[in-house]
Amino acid sequence: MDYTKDGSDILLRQPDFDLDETLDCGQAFRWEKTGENTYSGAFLNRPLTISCENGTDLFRLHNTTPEDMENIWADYFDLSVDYGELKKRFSEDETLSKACRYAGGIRILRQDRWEALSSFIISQNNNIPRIKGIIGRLCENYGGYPSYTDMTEETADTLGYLRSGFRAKYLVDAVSKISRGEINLDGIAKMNIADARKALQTIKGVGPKVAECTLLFGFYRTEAFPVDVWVKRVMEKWYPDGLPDCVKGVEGIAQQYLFHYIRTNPELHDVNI
DNA sequence: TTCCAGGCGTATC
DNA sequence: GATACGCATGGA
Repeated sequence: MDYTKDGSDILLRQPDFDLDETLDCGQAFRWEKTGENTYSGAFLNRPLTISCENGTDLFRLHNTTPEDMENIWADYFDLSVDYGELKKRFSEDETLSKACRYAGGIRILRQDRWEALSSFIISQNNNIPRIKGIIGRLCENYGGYPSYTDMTEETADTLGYLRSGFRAKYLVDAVSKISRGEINLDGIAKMNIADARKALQTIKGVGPKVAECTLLFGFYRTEAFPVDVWVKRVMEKWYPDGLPDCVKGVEGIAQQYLFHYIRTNPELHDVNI
Protein backbone atom coordinates (compact mmCIF):
# COMPACT_ATOMS: atom_id res chain seq x y z
CA MET A 1 0.00 0.00 0.00
CA ASP A 2 1.43 3.30 -1.14
CA TYR A 3 0.34 6.26 0.95
CA THR A 4 1.72 9.37 2.62
CA LYS A 5 0.47 11.79 5.22
CA ASP A 6 -0.38 15.26 3.96
CA GLY A 7 -1.40 17.54 6.81
CA SER A 8 -4.61 16.09 8.22
CA ASP A 9 -5.18 14.04 5.05
CA ILE A 10 -3.84 10.81 3.64
CA LEU A 11 -2.66 10.69 0.05
CA LEU A 12 -3.06 7.24 -1.46
CA ARG A 13 -1.66 6.04 -4.75
CA GLN A 14 -3.89 3.23 -5.97
CA PRO A 15 -4.33 1.77 -9.44
CA ASP A 16 -7.52 0.01 -10.58
CA PHE A 17 -9.70 2.33 -8.51
CA ASP A 18 -12.39 4.68 -9.76
CA LEU A 19 -14.65 6.45 -7.29
CA ASP A 20 -17.73 6.60 -9.53
CA GLU A 21 -17.39 2.98 -10.54
CA THR A 22 -16.79 1.69 -7.02
CA LEU A 23 -18.95 3.92 -4.83
CA ASP A 24 -21.88 4.40 -7.19
CA CYS A 25 -22.29 0.95 -8.75
CA GLY A 26 -25.05 -0.48 -6.57
CA GLN A 27 -22.97 -2.36 -4.01
CA ALA A 28 -23.14 0.34 -1.31
CA PHE A 29 -25.91 2.86 -0.93
CA ARG A 30 -24.76 5.72 1.27
CA TRP A 31 -21.86 7.24 -0.62
CA GLU A 32 -22.85 10.63 -1.93
CA LYS A 33 -21.09 12.51 -4.69
CA THR A 34 -20.31 15.86 -3.08
CA GLY A 35 -18.02 17.32 -5.72
CA GLU A 36 -16.58 16.75 -9.18
CA ASN A 37 -14.22 13.99 -7.98
CA THR A 38 -15.34 13.66 -4.40
CA TYR A 39 -17.54 11.30 -2.40
CA SER A 40 -18.64 11.43 1.23
CA GLY A 41 -19.83 8.37 3.09
CA ALA A 42 -18.96 6.07 5.92
CA PHE A 43 -17.93 2.63 7.04
CA LEU A 44 -19.96 1.73 10.13
CA ASN A 45 -20.20 5.15 11.70
CA ARG A 46 -16.77 6.36 10.73
CA PRO A 47 -17.29 9.06 8.10
CA LEU A 48 -14.93 9.67 5.21
CA THR A 49 -14.59 12.13 2.39
CA ILE A 50 -12.45 10.81 -0.44
CA SER A 51 -11.49 12.56 -3.63
CA CYS A 52 -9.52 11.68 -6.72
CA GLU A 53 -6.87 14.09 -7.94
CA ASN A 54 -8.41 14.70 -11.33
CA GLY A 55 -8.25 11.49 -13.28
CA THR A 56 -5.04 10.17 -11.76
CA ASP A 57 -4.43 7.21 -9.47
CA LEU A 58 -3.90 9.61 -6.56
CA PHE A 59 -6.60 9.77 -3.89
CA ARG A 60 -7.05 12.09 -0.94
CA LEU A 61 -8.70 10.68 2.19
CA HIS A 62 -9.70 13.80 4.05
CA ASN A 63 -9.20 14.18 7.80
CA THR A 64 -7.99 10.71 8.51
CA THR A 65 -4.93 9.15 10.08
CA PRO A 66 -2.36 6.55 9.09
CA GLU A 67 -3.89 4.33 11.81
CA ASP A 68 -7.35 4.50 10.22
CA MET A 69 -5.84 4.08 6.78
CA GLU A 70 -4.10 0.88 7.88
CA ASN A 71 -6.83 -0.50 10.14
CA ILE A 72 -10.04 0.52 8.39
CA TRP A 73 -9.85 1.96 4.89
CA ALA A 74 -7.28 -0.42 3.45
CA ASP A 75 -9.59 -3.28 4.32
CA TYR A 76 -12.82 -1.52 3.31
CA PHE A 77 -11.48 -0.61 -0.14
CA ASP A 78 -9.97 -4.10 -0.55
CA LEU A 79 -6.51 -2.66 -1.15
CA SER A 80 -4.67 -5.90 -0.49
CA VAL A 81 -6.16 -7.44 -3.62
CA ASP A 82 -4.50 -6.91 -6.99
CA TYR A 83 -7.38 -6.06 -9.31
CA GLY A 84 -4.98 -5.70 -12.24
CA GLU A 85 -4.19 -9.37 -11.81
CA LEU A 86 -7.88 -10.27 -11.57
CA LYS A 87 -8.71 -8.33 -14.73
CA LYS A 88 -5.88 -10.09 -16.53
CA ARG A 89 -7.43 -13.38 -15.51
CA PHE A 90 -10.87 -12.25 -16.65
CA SER A 91 -9.56 -11.08 -20.02
CA GLU A 92 -9.57 -14.71 -21.16
CA ASP A 93 -13.30 -14.31 -21.58
CA GLU A 94 -14.49 -11.96 -24.31
CA THR A 95 -17.47 -10.46 -22.50
CA LEU A 96 -15.67 -10.05 -19.19
CA SER A 97 -12.75 -8.53 -21.02
CA LYS A 98 -15.08 -5.88 -22.46
CA ALA A 99 -16.73 -5.32 -19.08
CA CYS A 100 -13.35 -4.77 -17.43
CA ARG A 101 -12.32 -2.31 -20.13
CA TYR A 102 -15.66 -0.54 -19.82
CA ALA A 103 -15.23 0.09 -16.09
CA GLY A 104 -11.81 -1.02 -14.91
CA GLY A 105 -11.93 0.86 -11.61
CA ILE A 106 -14.51 -1.25 -9.83
CA ARG A 107 -13.47 -2.72 -6.49
CA ILE A 108 -15.50 -4.79 -4.05
CA LEU A 109 -16.14 -2.92 -0.81
CA ARG A 110 -15.76 -5.01 2.33
CA GLN A 111 -18.84 -3.72 4.08
CA ASP A 112 -20.35 -4.27 7.48
CA ARG A 113 -22.39 -7.49 7.70
CA TRP A 114 -25.54 -6.03 9.16
CA GLU A 115 -25.48 -3.03 6.85
CA ALA A 116 -25.10 -5.29 3.81
CA LEU A 117 -27.85 -7.66 4.96
CA SER A 118 -30.36 -4.92 5.77
CA SER A 119 -29.48 -2.86 2.70
CA PHE A 120 -30.05 -5.77 0.35
CA ILE A 121 -33.29 -6.71 2.09
CA ILE A 122 -34.38 -3.18 1.18
CA SER A 123 -33.04 -3.59 -2.35
CA GLN A 124 -35.46 -6.32 -3.43
CA ASN A 125 -37.78 -5.46 -6.33
CA ASN A 126 -36.56 -1.90 -5.97
CA ASN A 127 -34.37 0.53 -7.89
CA ILE A 128 -31.07 2.01 -6.77
CA PRO A 129 -32.15 5.67 -6.36
CA ARG A 130 -35.07 4.58 -4.20
CA ILE A 131 -32.91 2.18 -2.16
CA LYS A 132 -30.60 5.10 -1.43
CA GLY A 133 -33.58 7.22 -0.39
CA ILE A 134 -34.85 4.63 2.08
CA ILE A 135 -31.39 4.05 3.59
CA GLY A 136 -30.82 7.80 3.71
CA ARG A 137 -34.01 8.27 5.76
CA LEU A 138 -32.97 5.42 8.06
CA CYS A 139 -29.55 6.94 8.70
CA GLU A 140 -30.96 10.42 9.11
CA ASN A 141 -33.32 9.14 11.75
CA TYR A 142 -30.56 7.36 13.69
CA GLY A 143 -27.72 9.79 13.05
CA GLY A 144 -25.77 7.09 11.21
CA TYR A 145 -26.43 3.54 10.12
CA PRO A 146 -28.25 1.80 12.99
CA SER A 147 -27.01 -1.50 14.39
CA TYR A 148 -29.56 -4.27 14.80
CA THR A 149 -29.40 -3.57 18.53
CA ASP A 150 -30.48 -0.01 17.87
CA MET A 151 -33.52 -1.34 16.03
CA THR A 152 -34.92 -3.91 18.46
CA GLU A 153 -37.97 -1.78 19.31
CA GLU A 154 -38.90 -1.15 15.67
CA THR A 155 -42.08 -2.49 14.11
CA ALA A 156 -43.33 -2.27 10.55
CA ASP A 157 -45.42 0.70 11.72
CA THR A 158 -42.60 2.63 13.38
CA LEU A 159 -40.55 2.15 10.21
CA GLY A 160 -43.32 3.64 8.11
CA TYR A 161 -41.39 6.89 7.58
CA LEU A 162 -38.90 4.92 5.48
CA ARG A 163 -41.62 4.34 2.86
CA SER A 164 -39.97 0.98 2.24
CA GLY A 165 -43.26 -0.75 1.54
CA PHE A 166 -43.57 -4.47 2.22
CA ARG A 167 -39.86 -4.65 3.09
CA ALA A 168 -40.29 -3.09 6.56
CA LYS A 169 -41.59 -6.34 8.05
CA TYR A 170 -38.56 -8.16 6.64
CA LEU A 171 -36.21 -5.75 8.41
CA VAL A 172 -38.10 -6.35 11.64
CA ASP A 173 -37.73 -10.11 11.22
CA ALA A 174 -33.99 -9.79 10.56
CA VAL A 175 -33.50 -7.64 13.67
CA SER A 176 -35.55 -10.08 15.71
CA LYS A 177 -33.74 -13.23 14.56
CA ILE A 178 -30.29 -11.70 15.05
CA SER A 179 -30.93 -10.04 18.38
CA ARG A 180 -32.53 -13.21 19.78
CA GLY A 181 -29.57 -15.27 18.60
CA GLU A 182 -31.47 -17.38 16.08
CA ILE A 183 -29.08 -16.02 13.51
CA ASN A 184 -25.45 -15.51 14.47
CA LEU A 185 -23.51 -13.36 12.02
CA ASP A 186 -20.15 -14.41 13.47
CA GLY A 187 -21.21 -18.01 13.05
CA ILE A 188 -22.24 -17.44 9.45
CA ALA A 189 -18.81 -15.97 8.74
CA LYS A 190 -17.27 -19.32 9.65
CA MET A 191 -19.73 -21.54 7.76
CA ASN A 192 -19.18 -23.12 4.38
CA ILE A 193 -21.00 -21.24 1.67
CA ALA A 194 -23.94 -23.65 1.41
CA ASP A 195 -24.70 -23.51 5.14
CA ALA A 196 -24.26 -19.74 5.17
CA ARG A 197 -26.78 -19.38 2.35
CA LYS A 198 -29.24 -21.62 4.12
CA ALA A 199 -28.89 -19.78 7.44
CA LEU A 200 -29.40 -16.33 5.90
CA GLN A 201 -32.44 -17.53 4.00
CA THR A 202 -34.27 -18.40 7.21
CA ILE A 203 -34.83 -14.64 7.55
CA LYS A 204 -38.07 -13.49 5.97
CA GLY A 205 -37.37 -11.48 2.85
CA VAL A 206 -33.99 -13.11 2.32
CA GLY A 207 -33.97 -15.39 -0.71
CA PRO A 208 -31.13 -16.48 -2.98
CA LYS A 209 -30.32 -13.01 -4.35
CA VAL A 210 -30.26 -11.12 -1.03
CA ALA A 211 -28.25 -13.93 0.57
CA GLU A 212 -25.63 -13.80 -2.22
CA CYS A 213 -25.29 -10.01 -1.97
CA THR A 214 -24.98 -10.24 1.81
CA LEU A 215 -22.28 -12.90 1.52
CA LEU A 216 -20.36 -11.05 -1.19
CA PHE A 217 -20.49 -7.50 0.14
CA GLY A 218 -20.95 -8.12 3.87
CA PHE A 219 -18.79 -11.24 4.35
CA TYR A 220 -16.41 -10.87 1.40
CA ARG A 221 -17.31 -14.33 0.12
CA THR A 222 -16.09 -13.75 -3.41
CA GLU A 223 -17.52 -17.06 -4.63
CA ALA A 224 -21.05 -15.72 -4.02
CA PHE A 225 -22.73 -14.81 -7.29
CA PRO A 226 -25.85 -12.63 -6.99
CA VAL A 227 -28.28 -12.97 -9.89
CA ASP A 228 -30.70 -10.07 -10.20
CA VAL A 229 -32.72 -9.03 -13.26
CA TRP A 230 -29.61 -7.53 -14.89
CA VAL A 231 -27.28 -10.46 -14.29
CA LYS A 232 -30.05 -12.77 -15.46
CA ARG A 233 -29.90 -10.92 -18.78
CA VAL A 234 -26.10 -11.28 -18.77
CA MET A 235 -26.40 -15.03 -18.29
CA GLU A 236 -29.03 -15.45 -21.01
CA LYS A 237 -27.17 -13.27 -23.45
CA TRP A 238 -23.55 -14.38 -23.00
CA TYR A 239 -23.35 -17.41 -20.72
CA PRO A 240 -26.20 -19.78 -21.57
CA ASP A 241 -23.92 -22.70 -20.67
CA GLY A 242 -22.61 -21.21 -17.43
CA LEU A 243 -19.71 -19.06 -16.28
CA PRO A 244 -16.21 -19.47 -17.74
CA ASP A 245 -13.51 -21.22 -15.71
CA CYS A 246 -11.45 -18.04 -15.34
CA VAL A 247 -13.85 -16.69 -12.69
CA LYS A 248 -13.60 -19.69 -10.36
CA GLY A 249 -13.50 -18.61 -6.73
CA VAL A 250 -14.06 -14.95 -7.56
CA GLU A 251 -17.42 -15.22 -9.31
CA GLY A 252 -18.75 -12.31 -7.25
CA ILE A 253 -16.04 -9.92 -8.39
CA ALA A 254 -16.66 -10.87 -12.02
CA GLN A 255 -20.36 -10.39 -11.36
CA GLN A 256 -19.82 -6.78 -10.32
CA TYR A 257 -18.02 -5.92 -13.57
CA LEU A 258 -20.77 -7.63 -15.58
CA PHE A 259 -23.60 -6.04 -13.60
CA HIS A 260 -22.20 -2.55 -14.06
CA TYR A 261 -21.41 -3.19 -17.72
CA ILE A 262 -24.93 -4.17 -18.73
CA ARG A 263 -26.82 -1.89 -16.35
CA THR A 264 -25.11 1.38 -17.28
CA ASN A 265 -24.61 0.68 -20.98
CA PRO A 266 -27.83 1.55 -22.87
CA GLU A 267 -26.55 -0.16 -26.02
CA LEU A 268 -26.83 -3.48 -24.20
CA HIS A 269 -30.40 -3.04 -23.01
CA ASP A 270 -31.80 -4.83 -26.03
CA VAL A 271 -32.04 -8.36 -24.68
CA ASN A 272 -32.24 -9.96 -28.12
CA ILE A 273 -28.91 -11.50 -29.22
C1' DT B 1 -51.92 4.66 -17.60
C1' DT B 2 -48.77 1.06 -17.48
C1' DC B 3 -44.29 -0.76 -16.72
C1' DC B 4 -40.27 -1.50 -14.08
C1' DA B 5 -36.79 -1.85 -10.26
C1' DG B 6 -29.79 -5.48 -7.39
C1' DG B 7 -36.91 -10.60 -5.30
C1' DC B 8 -39.44 -13.08 -2.31
C1' DG B 9 -43.63 -15.28 0.17
C1' DT B 10 -47.47 -17.93 -0.73
C1' DA B 11 -50.67 -20.84 -3.14
C1' DT B 12 -51.24 -24.42 -6.30
C1' DC B 13 -50.06 -28.18 -9.13
C1' DG C 1 -39.68 -28.64 -7.89
C1' DA C 2 -41.74 -25.62 -10.85
C1' DT C 3 -44.75 -21.88 -12.03
C1' DA C 4 -48.10 -17.83 -11.20
C1' DC C 5 -49.23 -13.99 -8.76
C1' DG C 6 -49.29 -10.20 -5.36
C1' DC C 7 -46.62 -6.90 -3.12
C1' DA C 8 -45.33 -0.82 -1.59
C1' DT C 9 -43.35 2.84 -3.68
C1' DG C 10 -42.03 6.19 -7.07
C1' DG C 11 -39.77 7.38 -11.51
C1' DA C 12 -40.07 6.86 -16.53
